[in-house]
Formats: sequence, C-alpha cells, structure tokens
Amino acid sequence: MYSTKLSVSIHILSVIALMEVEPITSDYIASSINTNPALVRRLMSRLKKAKLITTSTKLGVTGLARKSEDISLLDVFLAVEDQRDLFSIHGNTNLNCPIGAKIEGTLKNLYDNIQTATEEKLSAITLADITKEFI
Amino acid sequence: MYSTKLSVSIHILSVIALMEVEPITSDYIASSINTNPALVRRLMSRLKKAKLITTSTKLGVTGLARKSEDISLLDVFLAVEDQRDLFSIHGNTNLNCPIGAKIEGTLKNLYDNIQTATEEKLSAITLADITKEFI
DNA sequence: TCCTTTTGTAACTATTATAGTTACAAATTA
DNA sequence: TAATTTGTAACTATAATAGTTACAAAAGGA
Repeated sequence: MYSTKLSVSIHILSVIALMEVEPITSDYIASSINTNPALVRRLMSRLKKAKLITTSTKLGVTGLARKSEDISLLDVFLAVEDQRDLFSIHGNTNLNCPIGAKIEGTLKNLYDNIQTATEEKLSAITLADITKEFI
Repeated sequence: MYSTKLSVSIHILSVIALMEVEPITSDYIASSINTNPALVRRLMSRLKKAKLITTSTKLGVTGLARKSEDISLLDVFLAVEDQRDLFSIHGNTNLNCPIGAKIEGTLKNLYDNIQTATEEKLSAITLADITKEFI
C-alpha cells in the first residue's frame, strides 16, 4: 500500500488549480488538508522540483507550472513517491535451492508487468479530470 | 508498496508444488526462503484457511488443495495480505473547504478503478505459470 | 497407549516508513 | 530594510513488517 503522499499532493494541486486569489500559502493549503504547513511545504518542494508548480519565498505558491490538463497523476506520483514498486520481493533467498535461486527474477518480471499497467493508468488521468469534480 | 507476504507466499506454494517427497515441513520451506519456520507457518496458516494447501500436525504440509492451474495470484494475495488497498487516502480533511469536503470520494472512485485492474491482472496469473519457470 | 514430531499461535523485539511537529536560516518582495 | 514565506533539518510518535522464542495441542506411528 502506497503512502498518502500522492493523495495529499493531489489535494494540494487541486487547491492551487482552483484558487481564485493568488498567491496562496502553505498555511492556507494545510488548513484544507487539516495538517501541518511544514508537511505541505515538503511536498510542495518536490512538486516544484518536478516543475509542476511555481513558488516564491515571501509570496507562497504562485501557480501551476503547466495547465492542469497537462499534469498527469503519474507526474505527481513520480514527483512525490520514493517507494514506487507496487510489490516488494523478499531478498536473501537460499541460492542452493532451485526455487530460491530463481524466485527473485521470476517475481520481478511478473511485478514489472503489473507496475507498468498501473503507471499507464495513472498517466491517463490528469489534474483537470480531478478538479472538474469540485466545480 | 505491498509487503513481501505475497512474494513469500508464492515462494512457499512453489516449493510445495514442486516438492518430490511429501510431506514437507515449515523448516524445510524456511530454509529455501532463508527465514524463520514460524514466519512460514504464519503464512501457511492463512493459506490453509483459504483452502489453498492442506496440512497436518505431525506430518507438515501434505500438498496443494487445488491444482496449481487453479490457484491464481489473486487467491494468494487475498489470502495473505491484510492491507489490500493500493493507494491510501488521507482522512480528516477540512469539510468547510469544497476540496477538503469532496477529495476523499473523488480519490476513492479513482483508486478503485486502478485497484480492480490490478486485481484482474493478479487473477490472470496462476501458480502453474510461476512454477513452470523453475523447471 | 504413549512417544515423537510438527503445526498453530501468542507474545515479544527490532527495524523501517510515514506522519506530524518545531524551529530557523535564507530568500524575496514591497 | 522590514515582513513574510519558503525550504529544510532535526526531532518525536505511531504503525506495520519482519523476525524470533516458546509452547500447547494435534496426530501419526511404534
């Protein structure tokens, strides 16, 4: 199970996309999420590095770096999630056992296939698809 | 990211499917995984409850409860993984904010769609598909 | 019947990741 | 230059996983 980082980041981006008055601060966004401004800023920092938002000290978030139609959930996922592998594989198996010797490679091929399909699904959904739900 | 429970369980089932001498013990299986027999027995217990394997005190594992062609990875996943949701959603959002009020439902719909696709992929792969890699 | 072996499970520790928090230097705008 | 906010480091709390120890109960076999 992935962390809530993708979910919280989508929340952050939605607030930015729909905000009427710019700029907007991490404090304001945090109040919508009911969490800590520092936590929001940590994610904002990743979103900025991935060129999804623009920020400025003193002003706060100045906007999306791209149109919401051009920000996919895969972009967000890759920006904020460090642990991207869907399934994890146990290491240190007994290489003297034919199964222990091959299981890692077998599982890796198999999981890669599912991982790719999942990421393709994420890439097909944009921030605009999300924000239109809030209007 | 899911735990290694699915991976380890596939390993356990592969050893059972390919073993030449029955019955086989949690000690033997643990030596292929390079882990603790008690950990193996915990997973075995779940696999037994899900009617995927048969066991006996004194003898150990007596075999698969079904043909390996009839055991899908989804069967295994559902048997051993408690945290099945692919993505997690942050709760306790600010309901006074239009985004905070709707984000949970929006994300849930979206994630359910991806979850279903992932589980369908798992259901299309059987233990037999795995074990044929080890021959 | 009784001995032996193994499961099944409880209880515990260690480790890791996430989430949440505090604090403050550095940047930048007005 | 003063005020405000980001960006980030350092820390705590919490929860889940993995690993371990221990033992009662089951059950096969002599």
